[in-house]
Amino acid sequence: MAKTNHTKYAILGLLTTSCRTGYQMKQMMDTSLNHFWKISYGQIYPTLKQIVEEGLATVQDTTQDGKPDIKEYYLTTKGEEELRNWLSSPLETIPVAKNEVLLKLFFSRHQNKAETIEFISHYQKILQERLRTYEEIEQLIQIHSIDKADAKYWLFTLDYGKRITKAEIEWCHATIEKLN
Amino acid sequence: MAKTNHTKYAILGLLTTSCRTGYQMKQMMDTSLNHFWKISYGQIYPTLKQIVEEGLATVQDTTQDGKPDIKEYYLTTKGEEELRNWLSSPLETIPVAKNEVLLKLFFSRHQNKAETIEFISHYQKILQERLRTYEEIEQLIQIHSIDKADAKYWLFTLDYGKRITKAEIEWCHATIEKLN
DNA sequence: GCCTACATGTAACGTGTTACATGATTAC
DNA sequence: GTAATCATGTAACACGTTACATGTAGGC
Repeated sequence: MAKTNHTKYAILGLLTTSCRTGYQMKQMMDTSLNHFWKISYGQIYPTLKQIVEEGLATVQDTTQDGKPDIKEYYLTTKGEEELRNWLSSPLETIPVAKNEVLLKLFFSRHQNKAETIEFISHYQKILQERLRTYEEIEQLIQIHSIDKADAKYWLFTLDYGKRITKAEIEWCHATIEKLN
Repeated sequence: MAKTNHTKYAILGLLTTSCRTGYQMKQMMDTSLNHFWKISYGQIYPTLKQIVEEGLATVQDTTQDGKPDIKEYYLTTKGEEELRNWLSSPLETIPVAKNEVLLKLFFSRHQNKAETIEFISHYQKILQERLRTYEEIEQLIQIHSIDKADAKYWLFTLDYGKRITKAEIEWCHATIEKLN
């Protein structure tokens, strides 16, 4: 089956940005990629080690003044190749995203209507907050990086987040209506 | 952190339907719940065992003629309670759905435009097929179970799938436009 | 002295998939 | 006889999170 290890490619990708250390990668994840990818230190450091072992990157110990020592990672030519290879490979199976909201709703006939409505209503509020967050990030990108062509792809992913979240909010609204 | 084991509740939920055996549950998953939940035998059987141990269900060996023996599971009162309890509990952390499409796109400036467009275009085709599948299922439900109130909640989840898929298709279209 | 941010790392655990093993029965 | 469907189950592995351990440096 040879499933590709996406985490490895996420890190390879981050090495093409200004991210040099595991710590920086975690920060980048938690901001820019947060709405579609997540990663913990428990994965980052072992994966970085593995990437070096495979010759896809090199490490360099660097002392900073005023800050602890860091390990800086740099993509090798082989690493760049590996990344491009992954980028141009077609999507494998579209993984089924597990959706807890729908799982609960599916069995909600065992609950009274008011509770179900409350449940969806609560979810709707979460979605509205999320939408605001996306819009804030979008504005920040547009203000700070007018010149950066890199931001273009970032905006694509944000646009996705916004569109899907809006569709979800509308679904919440329609479903509540149907329940009443 | 006491994270709830969703798989256990999925099975508890299935036991409120006509599903009595692990085999039936797998089939049900692969049809009705397929677009938002998935489960393998490697999870189903051990979880059923655990559910019985916890006193949430009982087992019964049944011989069928013309077919192999089966183990039929029935929810206990405690099991029903546990399910209702879960249904009325609020959503914990909204888990970040890992999105391979967005991950690739995020790093796509290292690829030529034509390839990126091809990639999104391919994804769009998958989505269109998916949408057709949803619509077919929807029609089947409406034809076969006009009387069944149970179908109502199933249709809610399908409506979700349709709306989100449509929004995704539109995003593909818009993104391809922007890339050109 | 203590808190925060920076920085790296591992061990234990939980979850989930895949591949394999086993066997009944029916239809061809 | 052999393929397909029905039916149950486990062991090995892959993946990911959490909690913990360790240490530097700056600001209060």
